[in-house]
Amino acid sequence: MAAAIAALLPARRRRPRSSPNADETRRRVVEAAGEVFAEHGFHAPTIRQITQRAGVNLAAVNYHFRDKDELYATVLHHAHRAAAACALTVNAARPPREQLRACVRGFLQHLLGPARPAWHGRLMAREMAQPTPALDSLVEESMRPRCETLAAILRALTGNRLPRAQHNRIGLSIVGQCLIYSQNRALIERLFPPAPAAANQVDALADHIAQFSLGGIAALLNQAKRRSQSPAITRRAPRRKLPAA
Amino acid sequence: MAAAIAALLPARRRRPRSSPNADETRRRVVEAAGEVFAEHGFHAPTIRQITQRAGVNLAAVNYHFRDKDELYATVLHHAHRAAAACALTVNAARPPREQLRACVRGFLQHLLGPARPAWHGRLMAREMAQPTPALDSLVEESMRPRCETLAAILRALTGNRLPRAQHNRIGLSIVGQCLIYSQNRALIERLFPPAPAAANQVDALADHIAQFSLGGIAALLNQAKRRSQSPAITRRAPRRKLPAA
DNA sequence: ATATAATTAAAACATTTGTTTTAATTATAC
DNA sequence: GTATAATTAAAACAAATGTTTTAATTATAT
Repeated sequence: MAAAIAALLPARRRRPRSSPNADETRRRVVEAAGEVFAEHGFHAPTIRQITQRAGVNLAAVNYHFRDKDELYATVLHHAHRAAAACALTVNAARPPREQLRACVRGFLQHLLGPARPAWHGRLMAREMAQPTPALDSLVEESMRPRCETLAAILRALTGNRLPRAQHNRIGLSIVGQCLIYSQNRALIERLFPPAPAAANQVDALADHIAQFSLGGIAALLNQAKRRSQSPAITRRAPRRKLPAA
Repeated sequence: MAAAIAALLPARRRRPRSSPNADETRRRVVEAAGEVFAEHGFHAPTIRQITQRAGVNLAAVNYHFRDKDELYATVLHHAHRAAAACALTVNAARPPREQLRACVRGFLQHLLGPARPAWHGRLMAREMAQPTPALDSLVEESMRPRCETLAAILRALTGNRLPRAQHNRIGLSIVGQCLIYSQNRALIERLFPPAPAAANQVDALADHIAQFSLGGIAALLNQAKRRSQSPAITRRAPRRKLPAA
């Protein structure tokens, strides 16, 4: 009878018990879908494109996954796990400047590869730029923890002497410097034809961003110190006004 | 006879001569399409959604524009012109630090509004993140000139003492800090619930980014100077290697 | 005022897309 | 080896979407 009921719900997987061969087609579908979702977003790619690229039958998506939405959710979940594995590369025993460099490098590595499934980072970057309902879980499971890591490094670097809002802005300044290379790849390739984000240049990029950001943080600390020394002026000190003529 | 030929090509605009009423529907379609393209990209929005939002008939898109593609191109062209008008806010007579701040503020204003048609900047940001064939004209007409402005400011700030590749990276660091607020709005709203990019905070954001970037540039200049003083070491000086145990 | 063109409105079309169904094949258990 | 379930393959479907067509309406020129 259970079989009869299952026959009435044909769009669902019949049994969690899966043959090794079935696992292989699932894997191929996820891989193909990941690549194309990362490249063109959720709407543009069609199921026919995906299944053709995976070399499986059209119905495989609706058989192994409920529908296109669940396939996308599954693909994004795979990217989650890869990201989590990547976040552990920061060694809290090193000096904060080194930690920042390692954190940036890990992020860039994840975004620009060549991590083995190269689409993981790009897919997450795209999801942030063009959110679907799946964004919430992405933020909570992957982005927030990584954000906490960065925030801790920043607190160590500033001695916690800056207000929270400023810490947040600094974090976004650092992340923004990384994301632009992933999210605006097409733009950069057109502006600077020999793409400066080639895979083997990830380390050079990380060095640049870390150095640039350390300088930025130092400037903000200096500014805060100057302000606290002349507390009457909350904005920047006005330059001497030259009398007209 | 010309009329007969026109009747055979019904998908084209019959005549460039347009009544004032027709101009109004064109305007409403462009406005509605701009908002929804900026929000959801090119593929997701349907012509029915757009025409309904504009309060015009479904066929208006294919009558006044050839098809969805040309409508998108037209919308993007409107955004171009608004961007060009916005790029003139930098006064070359001011000191470079001021120019940088003005440049950043103009860019942010364009991205985060509230410029009157608020979708202009967002649409361009989206086009860069998810390029269509229309990206090329966007880059050449809008981005490259703006980029040149920024590059000139940077050369003034560094005294042209850094290699070209490093100048490019600095420019991308600055632009990346701005773009993240537009391209990852959804992410930021989830991470920092009271959005720090509220419209009236554009000035504060521009101050932060300018200050941060000036500090970053100073750090890179320092680094270059240190390296040129000890030219044998091209990478950063290796720390003393501790012998094992 | 009337004729002609331009524009709008409504319905119809053709295609694409996600999904289901039905049949064929393969693996698994007894 | 046979029966049963799981998986794959192929075809069929239904809904949605971009586009056309045809008719109605409005503006413009003579």
